[in-house]
Amino acid sequence: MIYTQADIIEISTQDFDIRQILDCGQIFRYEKIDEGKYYVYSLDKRCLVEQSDACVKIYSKDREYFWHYFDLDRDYSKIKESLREKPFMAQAVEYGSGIRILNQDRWEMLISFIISANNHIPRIKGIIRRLCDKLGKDMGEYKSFPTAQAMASKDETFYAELGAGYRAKYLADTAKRVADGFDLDCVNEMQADQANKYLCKLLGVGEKVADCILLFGYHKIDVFPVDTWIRKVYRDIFGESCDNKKIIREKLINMYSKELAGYAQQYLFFNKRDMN
DNA sequence: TACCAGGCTCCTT
DNA sequence: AAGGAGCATGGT
Repeated sequence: MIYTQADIIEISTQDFDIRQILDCGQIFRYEKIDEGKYYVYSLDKRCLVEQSDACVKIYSKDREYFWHYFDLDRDYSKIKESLREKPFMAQAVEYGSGIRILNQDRWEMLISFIISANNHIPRIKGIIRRLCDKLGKDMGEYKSFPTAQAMASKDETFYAELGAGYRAKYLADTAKRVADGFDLDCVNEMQADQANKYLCKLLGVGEKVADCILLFGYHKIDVFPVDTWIRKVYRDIFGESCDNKKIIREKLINMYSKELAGYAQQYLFFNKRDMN
């Protein structure tokens, strides 16, 4: 691929660390080429990210798309400044100072996080890779993420053979629902709690998966996905574990404010999981 | 080898 | 409304 100057986004490494961004569990479709060098895939698009000590270069034929994708209009210094003052955040923000919350495709997030349920990240990546290989559109050097129509054309058996386990049924059912007109755009206009309930109408989507879709696919930042890692964080903060997901979620949103909850969650999640 | 993973559905109380 | 069993698979 030949890139002209107009295809390149060049920014400083202040508030941007591609390793942290890709490794904080919000995206499953990327490929490490070399140290600081990655292909990043979104829907049917791809970019090449090259990060050195001083600067980051993002090469793509869809420059505007990836500008928004990497959330480059947002000032993360300001977010980190506000969060640093809150309990247990100083170290987490320092550790993941290059994290950004990506603006990803809703459909891709929906399917990806159905697959994520009770699953390891390396295995999630494998299932999604095979899904794209088999059903994605051929883009020349890579395959796109499959459309809802493509996924709706396959049944549960197909997804079981991909290795999706008991999520196979959820994938087949949800793909059919979306291909059949279940609206993913109207979520934009909803408040987070209403949006969460709406997405939970889909088979395979529970409260946690819905929160992830809202955070990574709609950039709704007043949510707080609670998974096993956040449960460990909760124990660190409060000195005892809590088996009630709703209470954990509510207490942590209150602690970090509705304006910053989603960001706080990412710093805490990355810190806990990456250090493990 | 066991344990565990960015949990959910479904069935009982 | 709330709690718990069962669940497919493979990474570590």
